[in-house]
Amino acid sequence: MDYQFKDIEQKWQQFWADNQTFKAEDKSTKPKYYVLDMFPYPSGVGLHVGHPLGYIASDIFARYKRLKGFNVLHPMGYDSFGLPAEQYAIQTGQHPAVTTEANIATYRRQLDQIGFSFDWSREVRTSSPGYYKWTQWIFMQLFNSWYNKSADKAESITKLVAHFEKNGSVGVDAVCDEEVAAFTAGEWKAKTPTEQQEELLKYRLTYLRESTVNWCPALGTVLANDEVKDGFSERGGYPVEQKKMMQWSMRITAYADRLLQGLDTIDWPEPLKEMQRNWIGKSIGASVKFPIENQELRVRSQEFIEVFTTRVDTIFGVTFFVIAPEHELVGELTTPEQKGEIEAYIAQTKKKSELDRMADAKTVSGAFTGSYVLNPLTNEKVPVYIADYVLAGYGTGAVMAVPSGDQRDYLFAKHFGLPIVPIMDIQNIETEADPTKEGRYINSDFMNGLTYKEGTAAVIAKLEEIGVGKAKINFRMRDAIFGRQRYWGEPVPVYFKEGLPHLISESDLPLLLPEVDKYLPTESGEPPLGRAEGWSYKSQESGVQSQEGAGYAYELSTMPGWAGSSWYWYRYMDAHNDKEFASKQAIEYWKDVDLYIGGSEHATGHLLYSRFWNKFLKDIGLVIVEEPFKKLINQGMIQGRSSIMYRLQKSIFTLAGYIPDENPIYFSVGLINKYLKKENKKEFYNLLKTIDPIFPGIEVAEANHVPEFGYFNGIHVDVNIVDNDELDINKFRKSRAEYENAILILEDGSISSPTGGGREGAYICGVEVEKMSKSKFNVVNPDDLIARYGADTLRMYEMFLGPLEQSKPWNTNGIEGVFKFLRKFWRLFHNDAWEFSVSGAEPTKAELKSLHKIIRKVEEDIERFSFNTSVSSFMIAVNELTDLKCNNRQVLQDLVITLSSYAPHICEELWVMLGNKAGTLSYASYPKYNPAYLVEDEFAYPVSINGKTKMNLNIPLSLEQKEVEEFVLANADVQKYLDGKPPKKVIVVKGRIVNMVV
RNA sequence: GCUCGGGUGGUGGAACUGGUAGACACGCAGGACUUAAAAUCCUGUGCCCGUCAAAGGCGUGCGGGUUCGAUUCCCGCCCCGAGUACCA
Repeated sequence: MDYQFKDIEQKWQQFWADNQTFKAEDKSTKPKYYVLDMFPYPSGVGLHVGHPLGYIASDIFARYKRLKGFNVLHPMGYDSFGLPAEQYAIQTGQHPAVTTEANIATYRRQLDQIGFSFDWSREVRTSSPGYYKWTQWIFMQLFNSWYNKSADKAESITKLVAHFEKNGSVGVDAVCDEEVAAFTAGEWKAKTPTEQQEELLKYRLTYLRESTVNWCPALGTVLANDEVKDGFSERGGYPVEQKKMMQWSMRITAYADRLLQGLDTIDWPEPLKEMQRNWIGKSIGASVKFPIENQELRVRSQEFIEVFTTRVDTIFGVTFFVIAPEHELVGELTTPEQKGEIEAYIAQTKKKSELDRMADAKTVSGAFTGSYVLNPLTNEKVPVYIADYVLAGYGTGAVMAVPSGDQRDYLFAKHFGLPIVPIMDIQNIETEADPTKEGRYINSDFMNGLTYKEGTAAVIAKLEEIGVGKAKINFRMRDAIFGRQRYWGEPVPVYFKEGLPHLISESDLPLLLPEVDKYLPTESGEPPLGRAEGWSYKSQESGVQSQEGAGYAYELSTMPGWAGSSWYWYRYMDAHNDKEFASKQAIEYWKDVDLYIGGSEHATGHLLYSRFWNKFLKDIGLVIVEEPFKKLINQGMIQGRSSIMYRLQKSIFTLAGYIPDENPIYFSVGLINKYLKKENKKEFYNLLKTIDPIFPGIEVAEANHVPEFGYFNGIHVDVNIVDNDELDINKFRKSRAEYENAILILEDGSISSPTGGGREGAYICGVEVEKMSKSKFNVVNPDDLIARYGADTLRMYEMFLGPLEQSKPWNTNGIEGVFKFLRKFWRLFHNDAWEFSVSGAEPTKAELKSLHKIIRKVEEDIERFSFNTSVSSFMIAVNELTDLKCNNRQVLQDLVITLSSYAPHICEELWVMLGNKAGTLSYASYPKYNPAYLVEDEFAYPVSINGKTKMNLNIPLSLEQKEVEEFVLANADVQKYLDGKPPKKVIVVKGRIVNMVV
């Protein structure tokens, strides 16, 4: 029988499901290997052809590792809480759980069709109570922990309380809020429980605090920094504003340094690591206190303004001081004379949006407050300005300005006529600032003559000595906002008593998402959970008293999208455990993810939060590893490849007073380029005239106009009716009413008219690469391709497209080649009458050579994630074996195993036809490569003269360098090139090349 | 601006540590089979100059360098993509 991919693929997908072929063992003598794909969000539109790219690669890898004798964990599940389902719910009133369920069903059907070897028995969904119970539980662990800097790890809050009871706040080195109080043990004990809780909240790793947040009014929720791009929400693109709100946050900043250092220990793509480094944004520098000059002000507010600087060595070059317009001291520092100016400036900056402010980066603006601070080392008066180039959110919101070394300060100084003092002997500051660290200091008092290294050390020592500064490390990363004012997320397991948050009892987990009448905020502006009736905390547990029987109010925010995905890889290890988030044994066996494949868009979101939670879980002894994802690969983005048709503008006919709305005219792409040239102008108008008879009324103005681009409108046409850029004209006419009577000017200049008259050529579409989306008619659906060519072809073609990491436009041209390959492969096992036929003879030398070449190649390729080159090599192997007329059972059986991770269905079928037991292929042994079969006794040496190859000579490989040289020189053709003269030099690389210099 | 990728035929791409550039596939051209088309099979296919051919020249973004030999290493520049951006 010919290759019947449909029957074969259905049959084996069913078999794998029925027999749970890919169920991973929790106990095994085999070494473990954990292959994970990034958690998909099941969106309503289903998969397009770009989505499975990474899944196919990881599946090939997983299948390969099974053949190599590993116990492979390769799970899949759904990150099923999220905004889109909720937006849809708001529009339609359908419960997000219902639409999510339907979307998951679509996803599952599409995934199953591709033949992945997932262990579906471990499927998880973040929105199922059995899962989010543990997300809530981890939240509780975070709430009950604080970060002890001396131990450099998270510890239980009870340990902190014990310390307070014994020693007060002395000796506590914690990552905590800025305004923590200092107290003695006695003072601590004297506090009321509420006061104590209030204080402890400042230490907890997840905490409630009034903070400035990204508020997105259109979505009705706050967003984390990584969910905001250029002042707009990443999902939906709605404007985002800054707002002060009481919010749950995660103290990720406690882990900033460990998150940074950990990057050096993991095998991730460099750009991804770089993105995380930038996001964390560690700066090493110093903080310096500048005393406020006005004595009176010092009494009323504080005595100093503190700055953070990475160039404390330039402190003698400070000629002015700038604070952010939002800085808390602006009001106090502004003198009556300057009040008008300052207020005008603040009003002006407030009007500017975040975006304007960024776009405006080059224009210098600011205003003088009228006040001064004192340089702590010179006691010189330094004027204080406000300017929006200083950000309130970074450092202390104040900078010491050194115009000689910093370009922004330089421009500011020029603009306001402030002095610019050089502090390095080799500094050149004529036209711009010079931030050099070379040379020796000048104008710098005790630092004069020192180098950068010496100077920095000296100035920090001096500042510390007089108590106005110290070395300091600053991070750009902020604590992550953890609450969302939305419905479709995990409820926060917290209730409020006397205005303070308390955890619900662990035995009351999961705290179920309540039903609401609408998925919108309440009339009073509370999140949607505020609509849930009778939703309050009344615990049977002894510790929690209910309040006059009514119960305590729950937290109404839900958790953000990244909560559920920050630990999910552990759940796969033990997906059905209802006692723990995963058992100790499971975690000890599976440890970490060996290979993680996914997109780079998660660089500063999921991948950072996951590392953070993992480190925390390790600190409290629940997991073993410091880093959860040992090796990570980014698959490239698959872009859309749009097909464009070129419609002739109506205007060319309006010139002649006629508008042919009924019969739009489209030009093939080659003609556009042709007719844009002046010399083809006549031909263009003549061509239009030949269309003329169809519309008796038309008169084409043979104007003086040379055709230009504006004459043609580019129109997107559905790529599914275009094959190799050629339009399927019949399908095109049927696709839409407006196309039915279109006139197509074909590539060769002939015309396809609606009446079907006189066509010869083809209509060729133009091409544009852009995002794959419905509106561009360039979405290619894997279902269609599978129906036409089968999953094995799709899998191999997606890999054949190019290196996994590279982004590229999807192009279905060429999929035929892969399909033909599989058919050719199938034919190796069959005779001319398509009957299964293999021979039991001893394999020939040539057959073994082909086989062992591919065995080695595929092994090497998979280990370095070069899947595209394997596909080519398979083609070469099958071509060779076809030429050898090979139908040798032994050879073909090994080939089946080798190919089975790429094209599993066809291989399973052939495996059984070869007489093996169904279902055993997945756990067969990858054939062992034997180099002996590849040994050659001759090699066709390329013989080159001055590096240019002239000919090839077959020379036995047994010959040594000297002998090869003699062999070559003895050759008559070689002598012809040498013109009888001896070469200056002969280079012989054994088994590679012969090169002669003349 | 900074950081990280990447520039190879008509197209996707290959070339392991410096050693025959363009494997494999698509497309295209020609041929076979067919009444015809599709499918299939065979042959050719980097560019230029040659009547076919032989022979030659040029070729991995551009300009240099190292080397017997460079897509690969070094220096300078150009272009494309991604990320990031007043971060003190």
